[in-house]
Amino acid sequence: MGTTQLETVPEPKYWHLKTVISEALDSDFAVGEILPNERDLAARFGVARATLRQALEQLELEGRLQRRRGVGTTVAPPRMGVDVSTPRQGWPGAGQDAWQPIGCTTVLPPHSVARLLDAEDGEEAHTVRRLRLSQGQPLAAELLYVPLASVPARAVGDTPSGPARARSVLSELRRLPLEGQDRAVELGSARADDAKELDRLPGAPVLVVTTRYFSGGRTAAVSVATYRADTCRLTFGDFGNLEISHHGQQRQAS
Amino acid sequence: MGTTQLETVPEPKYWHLKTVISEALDSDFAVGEILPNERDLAARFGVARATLRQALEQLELEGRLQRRRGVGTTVAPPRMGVDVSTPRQGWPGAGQDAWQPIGCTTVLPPHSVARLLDAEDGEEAHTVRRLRLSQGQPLAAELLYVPLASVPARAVGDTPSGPARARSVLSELRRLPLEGQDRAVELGSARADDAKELDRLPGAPVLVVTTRYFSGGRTAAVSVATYRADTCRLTFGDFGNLEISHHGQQRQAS
DNA sequence: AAGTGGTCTAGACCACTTG
DNA sequence: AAGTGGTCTAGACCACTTA
Repeated sequence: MGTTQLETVPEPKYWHLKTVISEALDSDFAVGEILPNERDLAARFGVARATLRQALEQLELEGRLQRRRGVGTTVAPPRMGVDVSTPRQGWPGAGQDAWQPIGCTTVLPPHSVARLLDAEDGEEAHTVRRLRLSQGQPLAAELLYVPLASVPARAVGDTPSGPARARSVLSELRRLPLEGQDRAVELGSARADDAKELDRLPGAPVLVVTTRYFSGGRTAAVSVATYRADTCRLTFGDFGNLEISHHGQQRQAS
Repeated sequence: MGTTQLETVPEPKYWHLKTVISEALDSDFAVGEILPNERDLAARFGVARATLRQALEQLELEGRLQRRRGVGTTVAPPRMGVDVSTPRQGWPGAGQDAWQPIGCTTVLPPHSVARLLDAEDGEEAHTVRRLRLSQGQPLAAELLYVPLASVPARAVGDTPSGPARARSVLSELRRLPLEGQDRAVELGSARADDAKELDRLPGAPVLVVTTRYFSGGRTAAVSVATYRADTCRLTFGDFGNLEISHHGQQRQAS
């Protein structure tokens, strides 16, 4: 009895390390500054490099650090607020939506996407590849699946599989009446091709935004957009009848 | 010359492992089934346990696996779709919003929150703790900050810091005219207290949903909700003028 | 060529759950 | 007490960037 529960809770070393480094980042480092290398840091804290890395990994996950192989570890700028709301319901590519078409092929969509499309099994779909940039940095990579039932192959002609064909599919899609859409956000890890576009290593944590576009009582298109989780904060500038003036500075990365 | 770039791309072992295991999960395992333990698996694949763990970690990040210390590794059910849209703009706690009040204290909000609240530095705020459950499982933990400027201390009286006080603050908050809100989603790692509520280890990946509530041209409240990233897919059942009938089965976890 | 972070190993011990 | 995943170590080598 009376064995009070003090002194227990042997906090893991990497967790404590994370706290220490995090506080050091706040007080002693400026954005963009480079940290000592991992071997030095590990020695300085008297831990194995693997343990030190565990702490750095979490800090990178939280967007506090940026690590680049062959270069070093730097203090990351605050995450960018990226607007993913859909002000006036619009098809992808309508108005100026910050996405840059890269290419377009016609393939059998993966199972997970086919489930979302109201498509017969084995129906092919236009697959538009787009990239979202901000200040030259890639924020997100998107695959937009448009079943042939929504935009017949003949409508886009035989334009080769480049940006031109992508734009052609998008503009055909816009001819349909858009009846609604819904959206989901979840955590994922970057596939090899997305990682390449996003300038990250495969497996990097990403926020996957899946959007379904409805037209004619069907799912006319599905977009799977992969945002860099380290640099992006997805914002939904929802409603709000009046423009609010807040001095809360939503800092954008420079 | 002629050194064609075949045979290159030495895919990391853990990445290949992940693919192999992922395919095995699809074909040979049912949801809830337990996998062999890590030492056996590592031996079976002829890799060190650390390498095997790297693959399992990614699969857990993607919501494919669930690992529990002392128990084992099981095949996770598909992620739950959790609605985080705000159909008719409403204050937290209005109608039935699936959140269960736990307690309420009055503290100085952390810096990151104070920046969002249009509050003088050093102004205290009611801090309401709420939990969101689904089928008995915790999905999310929330901290709702309500500055004293929005709900004066005298309005809630001296109810002790339990659920009753939480409900009192919420109902006072609902008396204010809600003029708008905005919302952001980003990746984070669970703080110790959130981890406990969510039945996860500290540092577990979470989706952090930050909501600002505007009233009287000010930010009247800020909510920071921490969703389990492994089990949750956040859905925004945005607009959509008609109810769509899709046979795409949005499987819910049982 | 030198220096960085990324991968990998083969151990050890710890914290936790269950019988 | 036995078995699980979680933490930690002290090395080694690899892939990449920069000079």
